[in-house]
Amino acid sequence: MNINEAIDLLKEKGYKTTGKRKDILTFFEQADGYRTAKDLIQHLETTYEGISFDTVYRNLHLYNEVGILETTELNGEKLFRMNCTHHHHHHFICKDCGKTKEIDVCPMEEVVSELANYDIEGHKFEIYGVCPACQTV
Amino acid sequence: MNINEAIDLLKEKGYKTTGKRKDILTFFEQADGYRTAKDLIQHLETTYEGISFDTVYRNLHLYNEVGILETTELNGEKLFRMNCTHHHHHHFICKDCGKTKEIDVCPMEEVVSELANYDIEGHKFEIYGVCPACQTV
DNA sequence: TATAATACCGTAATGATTACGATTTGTAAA
DNA sequence: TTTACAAATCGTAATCATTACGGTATTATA
Repeated sequence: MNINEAIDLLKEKGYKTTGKRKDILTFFEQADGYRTAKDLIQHLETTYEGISFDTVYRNLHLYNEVGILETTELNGEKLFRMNCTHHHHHHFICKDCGKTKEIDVCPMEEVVSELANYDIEGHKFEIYGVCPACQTV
Repeated sequence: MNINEAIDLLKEKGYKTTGKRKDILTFFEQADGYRTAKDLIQHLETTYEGISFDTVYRNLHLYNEVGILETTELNGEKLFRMNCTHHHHHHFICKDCGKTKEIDVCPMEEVVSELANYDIEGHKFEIYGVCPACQTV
């Protein structure tokens, strides 16, 4: 998902385009990995001093709902990143910079046989650690 | 991990045995799945009216640290369950009752080759849904 | 450009968790 | 079995992320 696709999607669904909304998209496009609401607020503060929590969280939830952002949870905080729309995959997440690496292994196929009669609604497969760029040798 | 193993482990490490500590162990043994701090507090309140948050959270963290409990995070809350010590595996987690089913598939072996030069510190593979017992037909 | 729906602000409320000084209790040595 | 002291607990306040709300401003469109 890129910025233009995201803006089109919002328009299509009848949401309005605002400067803040565009800036949030830019932030996540440049982030190239998971970021917290706090990270986003800090970024927006430089342009929009005193931006409201309401605005930030409302838009994060909206973006997640319409599929612009995907989300996970770590250390009691929600993390957001641009949605990878091309195909199903999982992520290695760097705990230092938040950047992610795509993992194309998905174990669900092997798993379903162990879960007959279970109603499966979702799954999460994530790998945590430090990416090469963040390793101080 | 059962209650006696847990108590021995605590003694071994120099921690004191108290009624509350034993009750917490009993609670998790009977729970047979993930529970929140809130669940535990509600249970303890019936015996120890006005039990302190400090006591509850301190012991949850202690138990997690020494390996009596394992933990995960869902919907902004931490969940705790008795640690499965026998071998490495993952869980299906029922979102209604919190009970878990062991999943013996672990995708990590296939993954490491995709992550040369990455420092891998941990991983999480969980499946969410509704267990057969909780499905109202 | 007028209108209405949507977005945003400023701030208060919530919910889970953490923290702290004072008090109580378990343990082991005397 | 008493004593002494470290550890555990209490009662409560503080913190942190997130959610909520009444009033105001802005965007889209007719």
